[in-house]
Amino acid sequence: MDMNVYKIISEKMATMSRSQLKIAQYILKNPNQIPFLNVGKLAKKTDVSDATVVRFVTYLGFSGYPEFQQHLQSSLQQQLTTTERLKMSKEIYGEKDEEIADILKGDLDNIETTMKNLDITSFRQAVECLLKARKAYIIANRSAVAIGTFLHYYLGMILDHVEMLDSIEKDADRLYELQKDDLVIGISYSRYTKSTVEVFSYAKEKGAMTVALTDNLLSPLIPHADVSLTAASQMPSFIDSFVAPMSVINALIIYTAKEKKEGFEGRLDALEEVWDRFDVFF
Amino acid sequence: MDMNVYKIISEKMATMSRSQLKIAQYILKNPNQIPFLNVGKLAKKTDVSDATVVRFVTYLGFSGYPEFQQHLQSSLQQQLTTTERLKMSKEIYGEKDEEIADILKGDLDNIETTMKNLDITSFRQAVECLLKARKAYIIANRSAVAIGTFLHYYLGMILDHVEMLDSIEKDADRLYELQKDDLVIGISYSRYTKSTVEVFSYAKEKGAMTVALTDNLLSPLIPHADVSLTAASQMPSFIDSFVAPMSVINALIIYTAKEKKEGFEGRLDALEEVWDRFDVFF
DNA sequence: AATAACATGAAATTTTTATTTCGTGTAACC
DNA sequence: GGTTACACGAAATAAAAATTTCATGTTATT
Repeated sequence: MDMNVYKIISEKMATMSRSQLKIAQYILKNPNQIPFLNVGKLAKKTDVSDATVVRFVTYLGFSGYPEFQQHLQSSLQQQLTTTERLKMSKEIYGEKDEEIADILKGDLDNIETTMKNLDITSFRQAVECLLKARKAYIIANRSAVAIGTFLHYYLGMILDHVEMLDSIEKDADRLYELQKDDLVIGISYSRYTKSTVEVFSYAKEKGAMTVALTDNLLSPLIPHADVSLTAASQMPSFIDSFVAPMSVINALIIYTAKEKKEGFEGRLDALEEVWDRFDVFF
Repeated sequence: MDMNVYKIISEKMATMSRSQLKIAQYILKNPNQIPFLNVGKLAKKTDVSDATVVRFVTYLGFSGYPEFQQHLQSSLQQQLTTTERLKMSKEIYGEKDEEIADILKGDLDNIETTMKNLDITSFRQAVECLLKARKAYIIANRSAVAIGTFLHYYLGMILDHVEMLDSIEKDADRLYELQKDDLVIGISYSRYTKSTVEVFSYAKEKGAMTVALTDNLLSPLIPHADVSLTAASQMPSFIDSFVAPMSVINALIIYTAKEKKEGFEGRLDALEEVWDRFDVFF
């Protein structure tokens, strides 16, 4: 039974009584609020009696309020999970090529999911930590090295003293220098690399600030993180997608640059000169 | 009272009992489902008793299940309005949060654009080249090193002889060995790095096959490319977004692995053994 | 192995929520 | 103006959901 409640309501509005109209209008104006309201609350909001609300939903064709609410809730969940799966897919790509499109679509979903779950407060805190840290270390291993490198590259333009640690052996001595006002950014994704987790937790022990970028709150980095950022990485294959984390990193870099303001333009100009001097660009 | 329920849960997970852990994990894995579940439903889903669920939420610090649910529901509503905002785009809402969201939104657009413009035939050719090449070299510089590294990491799992060149000085001698049945993958984005272009064109001169991954068909890589893949990278800032190229690389890796078929499973198994032997994962 | 401390589920109880009943008020129709 | 039909809310009732109790099982400790 795939009926759209809101559509039903608007169609039946023509034949509604005064109180029913009040309810109908309220529902259509606040669609995202209704799934969470019970009879009493909705009655109060629309200034009618409980009885009228119940009569209203049976009038719409539901067996009772719970069934009505169920419908609203599931359609809201639908809205939450299905990215409005783009019309393209089958039109543009043939059967066989769909796989390719599916991968890109999967990444669209990853970004959307990430957008929905991104905790703005944590994000802000992460930026703040970056700005006030004496030194910032980025820890990433294996495939995550790629996005770690990217973060390192651009943060290095904005701030002094950003370093990348991608192997304990090589970087053990630098770890030793960790101080309380240092920041450690750990990046690790499912099949979490052991050494990343260990270094990260060591950093926390030593009293450094820790920011985790990982796939979800069950990640082993989380318990050691002062600030946690999650970005989805699901792929229907053997690899993890770093698309969404990469996007979050974009945001981190840009936001940090903006907050830094003074000084950053100067740095860019200086860089520009160097690039020019060494004829870097085509 | 701006507490993040999910964060609270993940923080308290360390000290939870077996059943409580079951509940916590279920919640963290299905965050968008919980706001709609009542005690009984959640109990059933997590296969514990109602009583345990109630104890769980009071343990988290709520006065009871309704309060807990209330919190989840309102934070879900928050999410809804946040994404709503994004869809509306330029509304003058929370000026600063908007910026963060705009960046992710920009990346969504990048992927969409890329999907629309991706040439499937070229994509196939690229995979074919990879499979039949004697050796494959990946050339990337500066920020593009990040995605080059990623490509290198996974291609190395699938194929022998994939190498990464990220500085002429270091890798000049290897270039000298280039043969006709070698493949060179060049990755370069606007403000194209000169050396990438030069090495790429040199490779072409030497008769190697060339695949370019770049932002558009005006890129200086294109004239030297046998196969060109384009992926959008626009950002409203000083950095290039590598999100869409990254997604194309995901597709490239997965597709290549699929085409390779025989042998690849074996390789994965072997890798698995090595990882196990060295206790790589958490 | 005995004990203590704790965690758990089934069932009882309490609280909240949904539904029905019933009397009153209002508007349409004769 | 009287009658009828309908809508409505307050209160009663029914149903469902949340919470507590209690007996039992489990785990850690001595």
